[in-house]
Amino acid sequence: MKSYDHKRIERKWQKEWAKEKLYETPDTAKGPAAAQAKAGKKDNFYFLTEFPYPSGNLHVGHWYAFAVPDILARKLRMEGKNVLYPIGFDAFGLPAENAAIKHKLNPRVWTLKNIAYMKKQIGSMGASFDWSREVITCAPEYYKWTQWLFLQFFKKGLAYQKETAVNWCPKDKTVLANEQVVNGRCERCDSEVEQRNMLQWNLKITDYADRLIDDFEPLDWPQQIKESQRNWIGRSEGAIISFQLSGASFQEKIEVFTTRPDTLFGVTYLVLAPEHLFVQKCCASQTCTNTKEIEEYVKKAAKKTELERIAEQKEKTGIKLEGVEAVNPATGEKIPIFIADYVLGHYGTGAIMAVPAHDERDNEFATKFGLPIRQVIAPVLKSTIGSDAVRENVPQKDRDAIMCIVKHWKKDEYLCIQWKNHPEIRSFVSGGIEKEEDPVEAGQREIREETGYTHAKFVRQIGNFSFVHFYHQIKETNVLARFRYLYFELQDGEQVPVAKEETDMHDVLWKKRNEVYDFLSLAERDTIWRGFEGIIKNDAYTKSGLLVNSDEFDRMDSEEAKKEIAEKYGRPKTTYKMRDWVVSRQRYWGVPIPVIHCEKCGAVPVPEKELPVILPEIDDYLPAGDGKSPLAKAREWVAVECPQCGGKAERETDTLDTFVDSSWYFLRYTDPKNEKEFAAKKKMANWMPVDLYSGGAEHTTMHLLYSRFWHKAMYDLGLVVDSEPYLRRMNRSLILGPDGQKMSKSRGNVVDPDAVVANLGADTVRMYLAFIGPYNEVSSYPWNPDGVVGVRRFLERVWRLGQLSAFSDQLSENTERLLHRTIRKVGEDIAALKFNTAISQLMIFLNTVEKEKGIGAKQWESFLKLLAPFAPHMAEELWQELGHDTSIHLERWPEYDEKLLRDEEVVIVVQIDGKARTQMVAAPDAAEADVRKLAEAAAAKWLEEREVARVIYVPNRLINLVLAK
RNA sequence: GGGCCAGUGGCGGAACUGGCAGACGCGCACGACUUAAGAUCGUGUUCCGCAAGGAGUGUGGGUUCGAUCCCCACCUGGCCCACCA
Repeated sequence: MKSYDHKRIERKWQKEWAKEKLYETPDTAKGPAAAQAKAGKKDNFYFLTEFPYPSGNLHVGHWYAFAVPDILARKLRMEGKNVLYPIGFDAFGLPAENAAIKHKLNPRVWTLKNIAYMKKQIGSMGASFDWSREVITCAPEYYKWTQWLFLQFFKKGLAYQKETAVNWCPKDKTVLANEQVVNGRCERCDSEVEQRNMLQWNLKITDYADRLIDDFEPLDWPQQIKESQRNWIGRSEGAIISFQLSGASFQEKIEVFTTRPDTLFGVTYLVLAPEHLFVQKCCASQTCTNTKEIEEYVKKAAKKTELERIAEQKEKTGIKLEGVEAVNPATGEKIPIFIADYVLGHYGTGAIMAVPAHDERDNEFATKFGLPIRQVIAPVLKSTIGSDAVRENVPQKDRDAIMCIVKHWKKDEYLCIQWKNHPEIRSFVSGGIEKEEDPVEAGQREIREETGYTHAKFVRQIGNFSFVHFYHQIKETNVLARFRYLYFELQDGEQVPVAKEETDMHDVLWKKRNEVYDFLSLAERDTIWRGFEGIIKNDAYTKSGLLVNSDEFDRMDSEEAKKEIAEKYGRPKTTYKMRDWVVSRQRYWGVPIPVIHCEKCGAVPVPEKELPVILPEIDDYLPAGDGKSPLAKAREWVAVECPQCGGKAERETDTLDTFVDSSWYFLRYTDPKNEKEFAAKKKMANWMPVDLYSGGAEHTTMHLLYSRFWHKAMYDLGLVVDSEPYLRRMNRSLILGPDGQKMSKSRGNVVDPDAVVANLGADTVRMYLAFIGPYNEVSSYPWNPDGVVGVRRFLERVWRLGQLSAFSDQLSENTERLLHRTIRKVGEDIAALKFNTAISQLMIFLNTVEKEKGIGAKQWESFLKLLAPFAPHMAEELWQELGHDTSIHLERWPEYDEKLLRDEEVVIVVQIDGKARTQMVAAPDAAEADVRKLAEAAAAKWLEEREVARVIYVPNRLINLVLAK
């Protein structure tokens, strides 16, 4: 008996497959399977996985990313699809440059060496990649087209230069990518990172914000990614409102963006971002009397490092612009203007109207600077008490009302009211305000009428307005009462007699302070009593409600008021959190931006025939420290003639963000060798859009968003025919170290796949990773060294079974049924990306075969075909040992027989009152009456002659006998 | 602070999306083979109980004949974003 020598087998077949060009994917036209089949061709399926960065060494994550989806690719092929499963390298980027600086290496040499090594490693997976379509982004044949595409965008106005804030490391004298800034510090030298404004190339992704949100709907993407992208784009509907100035020597309006125009009457000041143009104007014209302090604040804010901003987040700072005021357009009031760095210059208009009563940040600022806080939105509290709950089809009345907390003249006790016919209504003295009546007088009147006490001294108002919506028992109407909460202290116990109709209606009780809360009906507890006790701070109320203190808009719903006030005092406006995509990198190892700067003509595109602009060789990759890319040091390369006027000009020295390279690589796979175009339309049509895109969750709001934008821009330019590049996306999980932590060198928990493969074989590693948990889920699984051994054991048992000299001819009926069930389950589970349960089914099958001590030759072949996508080398070897001279991977996926899926008899669970008590055997799809009879017999022990009141029968599964009470 | 997701044995996970909770694998225990260890094979393995039986899917409540699954409240953990007006 031959032992399972994975090394020999895997090496042998990897060589053989490469020689046979087994995985080269021919171009055939994409079309419905039926039409393709007629033409004798296979239907196309584009299965894309994110291409790797050539870091130089394969980790377990790469295996997880490439070897596991390979299972699906192989199965789709066996089902008759023509599957494009390509790979390449995302070869530009920082690590190459860092290695170059650190070890004095050439980044190209470093990168190409890594690629060569990684190709070998990837080869050891036995993945069915079509290497003839390999794409490497740092190859001039590729980046020529990256440059060409960039120029198309430039000509369309989609790429433009703009002063943009960048991260600057003062010690390394270089611009840092966001990923290089860790907690506000430089990743390399740990100095605090500064914000600097520099001229940067941007792409107008914001023009596509709406389409990026709206076109998502029909796509089969995880809801979660859609949600994240929507969130990232951050569309918010609001209004622009203009504020006139008062006291300025120049005519100017300040425009603010707000999502809450309904709170306009509550605006008590304005806040500008420190970098707002108006601030500069004010200072320049000496309009403000405190110019010096303002300039100081602006300077300080600009110099603030990311670190300080994070640290200071809680404490608001700001300064008033003295000598100038704005006018609230709704109230006509003059209001002060502040600058503060809690307002961002780049969002909205860089200025806000502050509504401290209804915005937490404004509230905090106003509290600190002693600014007025005016309530304009009041919550509506619905009474939930039975007799008091709002009723339908009842007229409604609006009222103004007061509720009074009344303290005893000597003791710490409070006047409470309990209704006689509805004892669940337990409250304070309350009542309506008569026309023209003063609220305090109304309170004193109600106290006198309800309790007889005459000397109640008004102390203060508690909290804010709130509306209470309830059903009025006596008037038989719903009442929407606007409540004010007043606090009185009795001066003495003097009382007048109380009218009989009052004493008939409710009891008057004195309650000790600590009894009040428990006594009160629900609404009162929170609105007044907790406010009175100071438990609730006067926080901003940020939800919707009805307007108060807002003139003609009083009592209007805040949602409706948003529209009406925006219309009357401003104009609607939509803003986005997302900003344009800064693609400039002051880096060597990237695609040179193909632009020439001419003094006369400005930024001029490099003529098409001169593409690619080849990245020049230089000696020293350290940046010069002037904020320019190291490319600036290649003087001869920089100096060129202007393509337009022939005058003196200079090349752009920034390179492109690597996310640009990866925004279109999947198009190149369809036509990787084309020298005339980035890809021929006909070739793209064979494959695009991508049927399934597999990758990591970390790209949700980066690569996936960028490439969707890029594709849409190409679509608008007529370069591609689909407006979305990927039909379906799956995010894979994450593999952790054996300790359950993220694998990292510093933790020392890194699993080296090469070592495991050498020891246990590629088939084992592939299969273990597939078995570890569901693939298509945002989850993470620790690599368990014992678990891998378990899969190896399984494969060895398969191997041993394969070494049987003869397969039995006598088919076991049981095995045959199980085989067909296995065919179905494995097929369905692979399609659903549940490789783990597919493998468990293969194991169940093997367990049974071993117990039955035998398997038919045909059954064995079917089993090998099912195993082939998971363990391609072993399946191929065992297949060949059966005497086949063509690859198992060219075989058709087995089909199952519906008839054999049905059992001859089924086990039915018998429940009594929903509890499983016993089980019984019945014919499939047996009639309820028959099953019931059997069940009653089987469960006689539990029935104890009690009546069966109800029967719930789930065919082939369960019968539940519900007994009479 | 905001958004999204998850919580099931000692561990990874399974359960046709309302129908026997714990498939499959790991680990563990016992047994066989072995001078021994390992490998392999067999049996068992949610908890309490000798058993009959009972409890049990983060906690508390609800809907239902029946809830890991649906609804409400809470607790815990993870990921992303974060002064976005």
